[in-house]
Amino acid sequence: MAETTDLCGSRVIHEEKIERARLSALGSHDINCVTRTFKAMGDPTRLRILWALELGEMCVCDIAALLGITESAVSHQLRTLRHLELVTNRREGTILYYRPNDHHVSQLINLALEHVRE
Amino acid sequence: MAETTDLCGSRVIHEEKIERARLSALGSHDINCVTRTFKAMGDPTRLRILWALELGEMCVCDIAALLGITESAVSHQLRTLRHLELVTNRREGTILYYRPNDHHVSQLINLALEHVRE
DNA sequence: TGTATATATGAACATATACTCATATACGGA
DNA sequence: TCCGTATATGAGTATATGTTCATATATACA
Repeated sequence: MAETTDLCGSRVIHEEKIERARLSALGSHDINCVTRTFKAMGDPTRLRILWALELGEMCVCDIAALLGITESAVSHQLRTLRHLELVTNRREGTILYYRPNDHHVSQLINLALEHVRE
Repeated sequence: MAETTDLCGSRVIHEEKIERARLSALGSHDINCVTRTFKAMGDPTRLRILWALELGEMCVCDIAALLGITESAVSHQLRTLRHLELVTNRREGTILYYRPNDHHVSQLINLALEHVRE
């Protein structure tokens, strides 16, 4: 037990654990996509936006008023959320109404809330 | 409809939507905790570590060998995950075995995977 | 007590990112 | 077509963060 082997310059103690983990590891595409999703939700402004939109669609200037930040800042963050397909929008005249893109968003936030409140 | 009011220097179009969102908004403590959790999971290295640990506990040098990065980098990331109670550990001699702290971690990752794969 | 192993930590550096400001675009109405 | 409103975008800046390198701590063993 705890026999040390050298592999590719790194110390290796439990080769079978490493092999097992290597076999089930996520591909770089999955890693990148999931990482970007979590990173997007890991910012206070974007999290507040996502949480607010769960109650119903809102336009950019209302979100800005709610959060007390500029409409430009909101628009930048909405672009990030749009590109990750976390939100989508609907145009009515000059006004764009944003809403969550799917049910995963609220599920993710509620799970994280469970975690931090336990 | 779309009547513009000025409140605290911000344009406001739908006052009732803003009020509704304000009432259900998360407190700053929740926002900070959830934000830190998502941010922690929003890094490729930490995400790979969390995913690997779901298969069973691993020590620092095995994780380093698996990911092909230094043990120091792994240790720094494990500290972050430990402080957020996303992982916990167990000592056996000089070796520390890390494992996920609760079931939320895998649930969060699997939900995010569902989102990005749809 | 001294040495080796396994991990933790602090400082420094390079990169990423959230916001601001200025400007551009899209749509509606006169 | 011209103007006003609502939103988008690009560049710049200040801050945050992930890694590396050097060093410190903790445990086992002789």
